This record gives sequence, structure tokens and C-alpha cells, in this order.
Amino acid sequence: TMKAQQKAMGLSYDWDREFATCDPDYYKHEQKMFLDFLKAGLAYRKESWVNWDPVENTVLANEQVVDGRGWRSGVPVEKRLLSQWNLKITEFSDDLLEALKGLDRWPDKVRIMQENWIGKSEGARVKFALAGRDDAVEVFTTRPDTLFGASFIAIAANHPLAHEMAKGDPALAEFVRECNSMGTSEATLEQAEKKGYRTRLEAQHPFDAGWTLPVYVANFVLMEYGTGAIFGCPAHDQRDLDFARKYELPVTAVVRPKDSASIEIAMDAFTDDGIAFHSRFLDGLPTAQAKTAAIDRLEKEGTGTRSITYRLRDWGVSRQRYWGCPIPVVHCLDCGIVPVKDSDLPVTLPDDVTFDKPGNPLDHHPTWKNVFCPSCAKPARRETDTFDTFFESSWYFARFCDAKGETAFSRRSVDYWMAVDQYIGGVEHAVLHLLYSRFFVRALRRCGYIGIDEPFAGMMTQGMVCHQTFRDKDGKWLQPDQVRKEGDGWVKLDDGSTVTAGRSEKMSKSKKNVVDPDRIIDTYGADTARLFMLSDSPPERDLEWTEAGIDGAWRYSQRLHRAIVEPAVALAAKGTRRPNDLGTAATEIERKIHKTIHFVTDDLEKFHFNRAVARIRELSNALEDLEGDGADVSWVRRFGWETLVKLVGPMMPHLGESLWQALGYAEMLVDQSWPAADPRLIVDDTVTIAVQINGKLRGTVELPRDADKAAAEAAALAQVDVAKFIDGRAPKKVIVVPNRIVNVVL
RNA sequence: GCGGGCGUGGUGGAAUUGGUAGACACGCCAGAUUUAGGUUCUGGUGGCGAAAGCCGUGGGGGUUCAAGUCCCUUCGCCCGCACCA
Repeated sequence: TMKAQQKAMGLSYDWDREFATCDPDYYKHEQKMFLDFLKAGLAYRKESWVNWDPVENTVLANEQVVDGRGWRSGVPVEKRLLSQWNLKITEFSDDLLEALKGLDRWPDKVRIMQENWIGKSEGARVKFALAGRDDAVEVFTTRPDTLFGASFIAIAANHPLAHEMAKGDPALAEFVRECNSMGTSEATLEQAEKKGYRTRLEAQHPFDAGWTLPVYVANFVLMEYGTGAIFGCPAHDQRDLDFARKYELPVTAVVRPKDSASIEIAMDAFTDDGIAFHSRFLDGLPTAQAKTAAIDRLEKEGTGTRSITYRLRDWGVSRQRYWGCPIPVVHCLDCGIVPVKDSDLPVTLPDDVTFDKPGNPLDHHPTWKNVFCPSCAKPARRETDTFDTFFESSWYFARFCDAKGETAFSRRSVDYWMAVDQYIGGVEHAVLHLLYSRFFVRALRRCGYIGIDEPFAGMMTQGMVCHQTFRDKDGKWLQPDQVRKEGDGWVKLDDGSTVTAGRSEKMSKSKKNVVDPDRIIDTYGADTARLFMLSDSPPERDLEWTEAGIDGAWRYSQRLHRAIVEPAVALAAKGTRRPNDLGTAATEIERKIHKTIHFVTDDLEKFHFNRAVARIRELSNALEDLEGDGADVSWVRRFGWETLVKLVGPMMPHLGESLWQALGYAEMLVDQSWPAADPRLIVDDTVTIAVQINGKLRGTVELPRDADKAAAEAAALAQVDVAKFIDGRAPKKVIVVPNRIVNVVL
């Protein structure tokens, strides 16, 4: 039915290339890809933390963890380590970052988000030897220049040292457990109150073995980033400062602003660059040089190294769910992990699964997971995890190049068709889907599948369709067609009870603020809906679906029909030649037609559809106002309407064809070439110039285009309103911007 | 908490990218034709003011001859934060 609706809306897809990603004919190819990634070292297994619901005995998505509790069971979730499949996106961190520069048809905001997501940081790894032991704790820092301001070391709750210390310290063990009860999402971790636990460990400062720092386990240090440990410099990092104030740790400023000799730190850390002080051999150095000098010394003394860290983490693709593509490997007690043989692909999902138990149905299935090892033929266990569904969406665009092929796609067709000229999607995909797809293209290229290096050449982020929401007196959501406006409020259609009108939100089934496309098409027709959607708001912004808006579009389509179909006989016959002499009115309209072609073409190329519609309506207003029936007017009227029909064609294709026919053509409008604007006719001979006095508009003057500055100034000063305002005073200065503005400064 | 974005009349939105704020619509007001219309047509419509004029792009400050546009700051809303897909 969605397909039928799309066809009814007049969307021109090539349905021959349709496929479904849940079809084994599709996912068998990604099983092969995965095995190739495995061979190339781009897929590997790693222990990672997941949200575990101890009652349901199942892994929970972050979304399913509400206030630290499982959404069904209501019990606190635990973090648990699970062995999971990962794809090595970090292998391409630098390439993914650098190549963003070449994506010049992507919105800046998406490129910035990806840049920040990859998060390249240059700095140092520094070893702090542990007093009384022969090992060290290694930290990553971007501010080695502030080492002399260090006042503590903080390690993640799941840092090996934390686990080791917890064994002999029940209170620490409890603290670690508490940190692990928080769930895995970064938002939760960062919003939680910053807490620490002081271990018995003392770390020695790398530049002064006699100076020791306390080692804390802290809930805000991420094991996934850097080394899972930091050194705290409260004076120059806000989070460290908050921590230091809470646990009464020393705050020593070691960077001062360029223009002052010292700095007082109260509750705000000084995080800008400046000049190092109280820092022994770094004293007097500007931040950049101090960083270099500190790292040089660390390297010389063997206590640290120059290092680059990325925020980007490898992509965990294992999911413990039934609906997904099975991961094609077998676990054998003797051989370990063994890939399924190519000849045994695809590994398909069993049809006879039950959902009566929580957890992964594949794991509960009595027989599916029992197989023989492809290598030694002994009984073995099939992998029961399936792929993250982002896996499917990371290469589907390549499949479109060759949708029915026996292989995933032919390299030739992908290299020919790709990259996608124009990709469209919501901003919510800015980092995950779009980055995974960029990674996939790189991984496939490395495995010899394709030769291209980016999936999407042009990118546009589109808004969502929104609609007002309604609730009845019991707070239940109501559909827009169940309510009626009454006075200033709303009432329910069937019993007249009061309805609360809520704000406009993204259309969703749960809030019932959806409008059925079939009903729109039945009532107004596809073209009206298309025109409304194009004219209402720019595509990057959310579209507010309103009855009033549809009505406006519907009236315009009626108006166009009336303007062209009925008086068609009155329009000059098609193919009439342009008279050599056009009167004033005809000349002006002819220019307007060419300007409209020019601007509409430009607007469409830039996806400024709402502006294009406004231009078209302006032209049709002008054509309707055109009076007279001389040869020139008749010709320009015909030329105008005919051009307008061509311009409106892509927006309202069905009406367009019917109008085209009414204009006397047997051929299809869709086969006509796009009109071309005559560059000589898109500029006017005269321009209106604004005259300001002290920046305020006081009048306008008409001048020939490109009049010289002196002439513009003279005309401006002579303008009656302006002259009245100046009242004989001598201007201090006159600024003339040709063809734009004259500003008189008194 | 961090990253990104948005904020302009009663409403959706324009504004040549620092140069006449409010194009084009919706709505509203007045009038005309019909008068069964949710039809069509004409005129008006940012606010205050009788007018001259003054004010006006979430709030505050700044740069500039000139700011919706640039800078600083602040408020509100939206998106993302790696297991929602």
C-alpha cells in the first residue's frame, strides 16, 4: 500500500531495482562481506559492556533503560561484559576525518558533527609510576603543559587497577558496583553526579618522583577513551576543578593569561591558552610550545610519548535478537572461531522460533545452533548473535546499482553509478548511519569489492512532517479527523466533549497525529499535496501539515486550470512568432517571464522549492493582471502561460500534462526541454536605489543600471524627502553602493 | 553533561549572504458578485500614532556609515550521544 501511495503521488522510482534487506537473497551477500572483513582483519571479537536486565535475563538497548532500570522489569540494570563482534572503523579514523574536506556538497553541520564524533586529539600518554610497586598507571592528556598543576589521578571503574584494588577493599568494590549499575549510555554517565573513591594507591609525578598524587576511581572516566585514566589538573579543566572542590584537593594554577602575571581560580577553571608559570622548566612558554617541551622531556626520560587519540570507537555489530542477519561463524571447542564455508551460505534464520522466553530466540532454539565444525567436523555451536541493522543500511545503495545480480553487485556497475549524486535523510543520521556507510565503502574497497572512496557525493538533511496533536479529557491521543474546531477550542466530533490541543510534533502512530495520504489524494489530488509540501517550508526544516495549507494549494491548482483551460482558445495559437515590437506592458512581462525561468531554475537546483513556488505564483499573478489583446500582448500571454506550465511541471506533473494538452500539444510535457532564460532579459535597465540618512531609509530613487557614484549621490541628495530631511546641512560623508544604496551621514 | 542546529507579523515562511525587513501564501478586515456555499473578484493588513514620525527579526551588550545577517553573552526549543533503527 505504501508502494501504491508512492505511485499515486507520482514519484518516479525505478521499481525494477526494488529489494528487501530482510530477504536472504540480500543478506547472504553481507555474510560473505563479513567473512571477507574477518579475513582482512577488519572484524574481530572483543569483550564489551552491555546493559543486562537480571530479571528478564536479556540485553537491553540504551533506550530500554529508564532511570537506570529495565523498562519492563523495573529492576536496576547491571553492566555486564559480553564477547561481541566488532568492525574496525577506527582503522580508518584519520581517512574518515580527512576526506570530510572533500565532501563539499554536504551540509557543514553534518561535517562538523562527524569531525567532533571522530574527535581527533593530539597529546601525550604519560606514565605515573605507582609508589611501592613496580608498575605504573598510564594516562592520556591533551594538556601535558599543565602537568605541574596535577593534583590527582582518576581511573575508570573498570580499569584493571580498580578491579585489582577492589579485591582487598569492600567499599571500593561497592563503589565499582555502583558505577556499573548506571547503564552504558554516555549521556547518562556524563549527567550523573561526579563521584570518586580514593584508593590506597599513590602515583609519582613523572617530573618529580618525590611528589605523589592520590589515585581515585571516578565515575566520569571512560574506559573506552584514551587509556581509561586521566591526571586531574583542577585549575585548567572544569570537570577536574569540580572534582577537586568536592574532595578538597589542591588547586594549583600553572597557566596564566598572556597579559597578567598570575591568575586566581575560584569556581571557574582557566582553560584558554596562555603562558606557563610555576612549572619549572616550562616557565614563560606559551601553551603550544610548553606542550612540545613537556612531551620532549617525557620522551627523553622514558615516561611518556607523543600520542594521538580518537574519540571514535569500533562498531559493535552483535545483537542478541532474532530479526537480523545471522553472523556466519561457528564456535568449535577445538578450532575456536571458524567461518561458515562459502558454499554453505546463506545462513538463514529458522522459521520455527518461539518468543515465550525473554532473550534471544536463536539461542533458545532446540536445534538451529547445533552444527558440525566446518574445519574438524566435530559437534560445534553456531553463532546466535545477529547483525546490527545498520549493517544492512551501510551498503544498500551499492545494491541498487545491480539489484538483481548473483553477487552483491558488480564492481563495474558500482564504480560507474556511485557515488550517490544526491542523498537525502534526516539529521539524526549525521553520525551513525552516514559514518558507518563511509566506513563500509572503505572496508569494501580494501577487500577488492569496489574502487570508489565515498558513498554520497551530495547530501541534504530533510526535516520531518509534523502535525498538531490532540488529547481527550482522559489524556488519550486523538486523530486529527476525530476533532473539530469550536470557537477558540477543540471538541470531539462524536460526543462534543472538550479536547486539549497540544503542540505540533513529528507525525507518529503513537500520538495519532497522522494524516492518511490516501485520504489527501482522494480529497485534493496528488498534485495539491505535492504543491503544498513544496511551498510550505524549505525541505531542511520540519513541515507543518495543516488543512489551511492544503486548501491554499488546492485553490491555486483550480486557479491555474481556470486561467489556462477555459480561455485556451483566447490565447494566441501555439507557435506564433514574437512580434518585433512589444509595447511597454508586453516588454515588462517578457522580462518577468525570463526572470522567473532564471530564478526558478536556480531555486530548484538549490532545493529552495518554496521560493520557486513563490516565483511561479508571482508570474501567474502578473499574467492574470495582463490586459489587452494586441498582437504583442497576445503573444506574450501565450508565451507566459506556456512557460509557466513547463516550470510547474515537476511540481504538479498530472495537472501539468493536462494543461499542456489544453495548450494544444499532443506530445507529453515531461518530454519537453526545460525553458532557458535569455540573459539579456533578466536584468532591468533601471534600478531602485534606497536612500538612507544615518542608516535609516528616507526615500528611494530610480536610476539607470550601473549609474556612476557621483550621479547616484546627486540624485539621492536631490530626492524630495531626503532633501527635506537634510534641510541644507552639509553631509559628513556619503556612502554609495552601486545599484543598491546611498547612505548620507550627517 | 557534551556535540550540532533553530528562534523573523496572528500563521507558514522571504530577504540578492553586511545594503529598502516581512516576497509568496494562509488567516483576518472591508466591499462586490452570487446569495446554498468551505465559490470567485477588488482593496487593506508588522506594532504604536490623527499625522509627522517612532519602534520592530527570542533577551542583553558590542563592531560598522549600515546588522535578521558578524562578534560576545543569555534564554527557549529540537536533533544526536555509539544496543531505537
